[in-house]
Amino acid sequence: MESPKKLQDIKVAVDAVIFGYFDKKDLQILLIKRNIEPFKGGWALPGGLVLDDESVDDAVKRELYEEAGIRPDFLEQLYTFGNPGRDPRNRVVSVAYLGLVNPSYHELFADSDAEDAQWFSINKLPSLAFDHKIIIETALKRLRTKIQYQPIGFNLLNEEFPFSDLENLYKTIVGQEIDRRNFRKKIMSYGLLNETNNVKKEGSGRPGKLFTFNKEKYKELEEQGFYFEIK
Amino acid sequence: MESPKKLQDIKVAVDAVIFGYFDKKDLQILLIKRNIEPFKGGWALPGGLVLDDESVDDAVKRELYEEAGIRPDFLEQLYTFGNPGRDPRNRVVSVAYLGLVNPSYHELFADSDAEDAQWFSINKLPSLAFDHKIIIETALKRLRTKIQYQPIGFNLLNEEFPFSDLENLYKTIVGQEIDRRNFRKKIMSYGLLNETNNVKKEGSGRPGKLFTFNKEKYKELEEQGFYFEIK
DNA sequence: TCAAAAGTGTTGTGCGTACACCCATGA
DNA sequence: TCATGGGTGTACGCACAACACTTTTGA
Repeated sequence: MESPKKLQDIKVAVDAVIFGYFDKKDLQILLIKRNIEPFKGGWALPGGLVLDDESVDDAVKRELYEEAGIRPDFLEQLYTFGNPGRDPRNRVVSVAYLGLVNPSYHELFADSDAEDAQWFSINKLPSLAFDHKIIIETALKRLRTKIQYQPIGFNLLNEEFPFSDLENLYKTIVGQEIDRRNFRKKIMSYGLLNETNNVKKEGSGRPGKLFTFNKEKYKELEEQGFYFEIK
Repeated sequence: MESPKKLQDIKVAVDAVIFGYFDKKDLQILLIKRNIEPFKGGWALPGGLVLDDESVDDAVKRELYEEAGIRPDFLEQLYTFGNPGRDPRNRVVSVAYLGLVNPSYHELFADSDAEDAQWFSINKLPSLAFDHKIIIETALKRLRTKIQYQPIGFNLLNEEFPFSDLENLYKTIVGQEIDRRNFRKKIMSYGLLNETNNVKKEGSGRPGKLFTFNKEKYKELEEQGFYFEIK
């Protein structure tokens, strides 16, 4: 390992695919508008070069906060993209992350490197800088798989939420109908939800009870090697 | 992404955790003995710096071939380790890979960067350079999880193998007893094995039929979204 | 004929799936 | 009273788990 035969000229960057979910809408992805070259004026994933004295994990968190004012509720490494030619200027190896936030708790803003930060529906993405399209596809695939056996989806919901929000979220992410009764039975059987005494007020129809996610219970189940299959 | 505020001084490396399985033995990992500083004389994972004009995937393959004469049957990206302080000299971000080989088809040799290349039982590992212990633990965890739902284990076996080899392999990797009858029924029900007319000659006891792995069938099942649960 | 490993079936049960109607609320 | 969304039970079938004896071979 690391025999410096000749000088290496590769930069290390991070990129983040941040998913957000707005009630009753498509799944959204956070993009920033670049105001520097290359791809100036184009949309791209938030990210940037890793600093010499920070860990890769810290780099993503810093960039997300700097570029969009966001601190994700869930963030994990996705994959490292390192082909030559990804970036038209230098060779850049980028460590991509997958993150989830509840957009209603995060107001977007843009800093100096980015003119603008915005949510885009995954079904209406603009054309993207670098190989960011491929990164997003990878992230979506991972999210769809992962949400079926780990209840990470709760990170996308409000602190208190009606059961139907969870239902819609799953429908949105996996992109297919689910059986409401069976889904509810399954989730409930794990004891992952705490019932509150509150009910949803907005909207028409019968108000739904609000629930909170039981993190302690989840950790307990997770340690026992817990498999959470949907549908 | 990639705003060069100041000059970054980070190197990009690859490291590989290569598992090998010898009939009736523990699971093994390939290590090389370093003959350059730092950790000269110590054991480490095969790997090295990525060249400017090669992809990260190509870099691992090259290093594995150079350092140990091995071309793995299965190789996938594992995780990227990038904390400052991993390497005592420079900041190095390392993209780790997980690979499988059948050791009986690969003769090890050592090149100039490495005095020696050897298989070590995962239960008797020497002390290791850098953070390679953590990388190995990550790889083991992934292998144990992955082998339960993707039939990657076949890469560790001979072209033709008796059913008992597969049984032992699974027992070795997941580290627990499995029900022979149920395991066989399950594997057979997927039609992943082709029966040959040969039988195992060596050893005592009743000779076992030899099988080959049906790759075409596997690909077919994989496309249908196939889940392969053991035990 | 003994030791060693290969090969093989049945039964119970728990879990996932399919499926449709009533309830509470606001307009 | 109507429209809207929330809340709930049952029956069936299948797939998994538990379990032990017979067969083949070489020594």
